Amino acid sequence: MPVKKYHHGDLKNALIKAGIEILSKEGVHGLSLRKVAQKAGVSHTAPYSHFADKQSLIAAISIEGFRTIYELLDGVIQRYQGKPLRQLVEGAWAYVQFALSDPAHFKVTLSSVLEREKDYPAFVEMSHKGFGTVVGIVETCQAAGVLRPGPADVEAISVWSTVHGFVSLLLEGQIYHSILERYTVRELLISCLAHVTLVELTPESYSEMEPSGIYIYPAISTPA
Amino acid sequence: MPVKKYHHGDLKNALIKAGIEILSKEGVHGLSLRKVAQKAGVSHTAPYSHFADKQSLIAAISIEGFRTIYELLDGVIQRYQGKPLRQLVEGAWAYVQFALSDPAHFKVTLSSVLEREKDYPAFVEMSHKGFGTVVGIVETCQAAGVLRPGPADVEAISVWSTVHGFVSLLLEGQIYHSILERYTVRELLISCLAHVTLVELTPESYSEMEPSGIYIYPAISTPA
DNA sequence: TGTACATCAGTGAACGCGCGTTCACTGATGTAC
DNA sequence: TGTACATCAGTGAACGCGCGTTCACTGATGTAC
Repeated sequence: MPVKKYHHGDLKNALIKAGIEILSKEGVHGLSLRKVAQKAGVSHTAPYSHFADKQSLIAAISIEGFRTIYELLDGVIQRYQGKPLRQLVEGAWAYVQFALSDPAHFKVTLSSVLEREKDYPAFVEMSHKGFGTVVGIVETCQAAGVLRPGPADVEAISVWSTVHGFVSLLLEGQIYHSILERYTVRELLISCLAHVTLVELTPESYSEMEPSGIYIYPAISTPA
Repeated sequence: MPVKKYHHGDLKNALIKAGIEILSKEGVHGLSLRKVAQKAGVSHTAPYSHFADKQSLIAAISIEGFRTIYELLDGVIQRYQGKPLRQLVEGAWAYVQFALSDPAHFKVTLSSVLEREKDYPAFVEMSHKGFGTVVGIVETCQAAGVLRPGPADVEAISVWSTVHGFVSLLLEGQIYHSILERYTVRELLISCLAHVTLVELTPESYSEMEPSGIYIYPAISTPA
């Protein structure tokens, strides 16, 4: 067992990690600097050596959220080189899985709990990086005739809106139980995506493709 | 000027109204029972004569949010009888306007600030009523060949996801400034909807149709 | 019409709580000589 | 190699705050007779 040392060594990252864990266990409401410090095994004022205030910690947590999204999407692009439609579908699926596996972290990242985003350039940079991968997938799909032509950033907004809206409604419990009994989350997602694409994409035909199972997040149960 | 009376007369509704006003001025974070009571001109324990606890007040506020959405959509349906595409576009536009004109009320209504929704049957009923109007518009559009055939509730999820996701991203400030400089919010919404419909629907062609200006909410400025 | 009384909406003091943040401090670390 | 010192990560007491909720109460209202 490691000796308890006065200097932690990597407290900053430990605090971010503790914050993400608290989010996943207690939700957005349960996140406080004091709990984060306690979880990291440190006095409740120690975070002030690494973060100016609570907002700064939230910014760091949000950056990690966008980094996760970026890495998931980038992984999908790498894995499905030359398969534009697959990139689109699996990218969307990865986004949905992140949101469902860690709803509070997802919400903090995307729901402007962070108040003055402009004050955190690293946050802006990472969020742009994430959106950049979406635009990249969209451009690949447009070149392949999978998505309609037009400004790629506008098209990306449409695609992202659909996926983001779907998973948001799911998280907020707004999708009928009677619908969730009849279809899987993946089928419903693909049904949404089917509107966006120019090529045929039905839940039935698509679900016959190889299952991917590549994601770093565990399977989740849909909200009751 | 009315005499200050011991019995308020309609305190319950006054509290709901006060809560909505506080949301619009101070956001979700600023909503507390004590502030609501103060705004209604009543002692801070008076709300307990009408609501069991804070969650009950939030439930009532959320019900009002869904009622607003329902009434907006129902108004659109009445106003555009026999014009399915118009119902779809203006219904979506009304939803977007509600969200942008009163973001905090919109968020409370749709973002599960309410914790055990099942405990509030009136909430469930009103949210179902709202979704019912979406399904109604979708069925009308399907019958007219404006939306693809299939289970109307599933199709409604797709449409709602697109509109909800778009306005959510807009509210969270996730849509690039550079995009908002080039297009109006309405044009971007229509660009999203264009994916959903089977008929041609471009921002250019659509903006030539008569402007509606029928909504109860004032024009909003898009977030910076 | 007048009176007694039940009802219950609204009051005000009090409770305990967790929070973000400050401040003067202490103790470990690394570097200059 | 040994010592003095600067640096700064982490401590612990203390602050003021607003919050949700309780409790015994008070005062207006309406109804039964």
